[in-house]
Amino acid sequence: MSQKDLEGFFQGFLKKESFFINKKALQSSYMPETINHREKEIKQLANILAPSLRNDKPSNIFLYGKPGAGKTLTVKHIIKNILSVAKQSSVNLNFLYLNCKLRKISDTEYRIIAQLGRELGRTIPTTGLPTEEVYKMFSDAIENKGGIIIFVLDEIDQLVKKVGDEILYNLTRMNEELKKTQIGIIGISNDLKFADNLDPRVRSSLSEEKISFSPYDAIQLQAILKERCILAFKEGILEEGLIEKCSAFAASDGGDARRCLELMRVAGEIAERNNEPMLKIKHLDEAEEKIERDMVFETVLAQPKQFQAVMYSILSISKGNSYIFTGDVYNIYKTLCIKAGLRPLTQRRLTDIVAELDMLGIINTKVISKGRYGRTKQITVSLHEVVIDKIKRSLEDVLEI
DNA sequence: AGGTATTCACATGAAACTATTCTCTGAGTTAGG
DNA sequence: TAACTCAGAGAATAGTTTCATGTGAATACCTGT
Repeated sequence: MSQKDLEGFFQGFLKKESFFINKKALQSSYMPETINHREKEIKQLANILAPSLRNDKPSNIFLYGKPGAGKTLTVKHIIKNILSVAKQSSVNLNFLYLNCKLRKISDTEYRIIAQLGRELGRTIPTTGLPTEEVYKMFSDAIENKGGIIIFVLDEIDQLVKKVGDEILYNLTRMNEELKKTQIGIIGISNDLKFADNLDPRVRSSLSEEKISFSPYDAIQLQAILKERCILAFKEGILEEGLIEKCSAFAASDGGDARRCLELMRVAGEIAERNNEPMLKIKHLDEAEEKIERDMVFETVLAQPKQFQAVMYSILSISKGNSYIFTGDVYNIYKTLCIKAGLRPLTQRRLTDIVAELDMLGIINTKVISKGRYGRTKQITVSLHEVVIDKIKRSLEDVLEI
């Protein structure tokens, strides 16, 4: 492209009318003014939290429901409102929101406590101190703050999975030692069965109150989507039936509103880039594929080399036949390591890596028994042939083979 | 034929080990009075 | 003498290895008919 062409391109881009008025309305961080279809939950939550305005410690709350059911949004909405009231009547009420899914922060008990402490305005070194010391600093910080502090632990199941429930026990017990401050906990979890395998003491004190969020049904999704689309898109751009299709699709996939909105946004971006006059249903299909592809690409390339080597091994034998077993993968992997100059890991470690790849949603695994011929993990890769090839090629680059 | 025992090829768990990162401490060093 | 520096001690984590134990069902092996 010559310089003139490029300039022309940008000129054209500027002149071209965008599909979007406000793309933010379709992003998951968007906070609408009012939240629909969650009235019951909002009311419940508000009822439980209200006493905190009179300086009484509210019950600990446990929220659970599938992803994209509006849990986080609802909580944030309520926090916003209750805080503004608290401010007006100068009540000392504080919320601390922590998303436990973000690595780096939540891999260990130490880090979480340190992070919470930092949010309270303490400087706590990332390592070097005994955990007990950090606890001390933390409770000190709390005591200094006074009033009521409520910790919102989003994706709390991830936290427990990684560091165990001891930290929750300590948090719930902390009130006994605090004089000026009371703390409450709001736990948010995607995993419905999560509470079952908690320490009974923690379970009972954490879930003094429970609120469950049922997934949105197709009609609710449709309403939400429509509402956001009006904000996000220009008028008359959406093809007839598009919103219905999108929401029906998301509803059949677990009622995840976040994904539903993302699908719409990406479809819009695709259509816009292709200079299409309208946003059509076929763009939804493209968007779905793109979202998946991007997700896989991103996660795979963000993994350490050993993971990538394992991934490459799996991909290279996944062609055509659908069943791959751990033993096969390990053999391929070993020769691959020699070629790529990596130190081969043990098979034990490989099974863990495979399990982690499964967790990331890049591959699917299932433990099966082949009777006399042993027990193994059946690995399937449910990706498009084209996508597999692309990933393989970029992995070859990264691994230098 | 029907029932039981074996056996395979890993899965799954626990513990221990290694390398690395980070802060803190205190001895040694330096500069100024 | 106070301030500064810097190596080494401690604490903690990530990523593994080692050792030990578990497991589902296709087969091999009996048993009695």
